[in-house]
Amino acid sequence: MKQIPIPSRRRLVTLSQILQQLKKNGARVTSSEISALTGWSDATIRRDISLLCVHSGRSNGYEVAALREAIAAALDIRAGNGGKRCCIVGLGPLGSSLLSGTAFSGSAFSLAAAFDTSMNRIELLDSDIPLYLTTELKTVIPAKEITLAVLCVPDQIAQEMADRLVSFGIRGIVNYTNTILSVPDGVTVENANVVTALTRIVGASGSSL
Amino acid sequence: MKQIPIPSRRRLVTLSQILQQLKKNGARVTSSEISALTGWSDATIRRDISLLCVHSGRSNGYEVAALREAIAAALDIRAGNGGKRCCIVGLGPLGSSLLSGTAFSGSAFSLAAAFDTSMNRIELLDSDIPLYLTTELKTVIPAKEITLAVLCVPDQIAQEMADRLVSFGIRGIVNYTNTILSVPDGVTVENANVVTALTRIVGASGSSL
DNA sequence: GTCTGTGAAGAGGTTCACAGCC
DNA sequence: GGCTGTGAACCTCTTCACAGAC
Repeated sequence: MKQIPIPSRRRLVTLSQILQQLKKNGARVTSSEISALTGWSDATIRRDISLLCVHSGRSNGYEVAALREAIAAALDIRAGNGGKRCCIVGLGPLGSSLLSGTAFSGSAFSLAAAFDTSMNRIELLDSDIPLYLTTELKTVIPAKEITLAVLCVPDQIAQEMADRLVSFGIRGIVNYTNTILSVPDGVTVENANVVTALTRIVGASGSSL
Repeated sequence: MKQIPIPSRRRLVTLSQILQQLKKNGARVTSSEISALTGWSDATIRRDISLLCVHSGRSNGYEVAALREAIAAALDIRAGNGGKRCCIVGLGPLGSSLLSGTAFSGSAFSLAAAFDTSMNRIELLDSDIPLYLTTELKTVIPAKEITLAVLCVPDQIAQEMADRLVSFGIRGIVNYTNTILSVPDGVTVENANVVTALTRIVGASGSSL
């Protein structure tokens, strides 16, 4: 398959989400409409979409549902099969807030397990998701073919836990801790904690907010 | 001041965090050590640092503390004055998990207020941070000179709430909802919810995790 | 010798501008 | 008229490679 540049991939991910929340599912959407919504130039949007090799939109805008499907197919983020399996590691207030609620519903991911070091905490939580002690990471991750983890442990043990996760087969980590993780090639980390997000906002914009 | 490219800014933000967690505070660090930790090329690291115009590291590596200070100064993310003021909007499980705990401690940001629509919820929460009804956004945000918000409300009201926040003076939003927000020029959004983060991992890497 | 700092070359992404289609 | 798709130009960021500092 054609190689899609990473900036384009990221925009397409966002675009896919935007198309989902556009309530006009039967209708069509044009590159300039998307441009108004996102701030990206219309040329960039057309280029991104053309990389998908669908050509469904000649002179008439893109059909919303078809475009969404094409993006999902190209980026391998279709919701089929219950989606890619992931797990939560660390069930403090933040971790357990992702257990309940609708954090994963309707997405291309399914929550297959959650882990904590404390049996106490596990017994207190009431959840549809199976909960385990972290001692069971080694068996549960391969058994359930989990490849993605959401890390919500205390900062001090974040690197150590990341190392363990990687050694058991995890290939992608959403990092909600304040620790910058060091991982081998082939493993992807996405930092999503508040301070990092805030710092990116301030650091990215010309500053002085 | 010289213009620092956005990719460099983002790396410098991360680098600053890495330097903080390097326990050798008096010591020096070289570009190749940083390269090993991050995976970025040593040339890129030297170029990034040279954009700061400090030149403190001729032939001997960089002094850790000085480098950290230089990055913080250039990106305007120094912790001084208690840091930039931000607020949490929406005190469900996720929002309230950021209230307690150490989410902001030691960062360049301070939590100046938190908001929810439900007086019930506000009264139940025990927090050092002042809590308000969202009807008070209009007065509290300008009064406390808050420029950053962490959005944790239900998806359905996220856009509407973002519009209100922007109109009251918020210039940066950390978005923990699953809604892609549309904001005017000059306002920065950083999406940090689980599904977006997971999708980025899958979409960014060559796929098939 | 080791390391930084930086012109110059190279790679990668974005935008322009227009042909082609409806 | 309005819209997509795309070669070509443009621009931005990265890497090379080496002079200069220690």
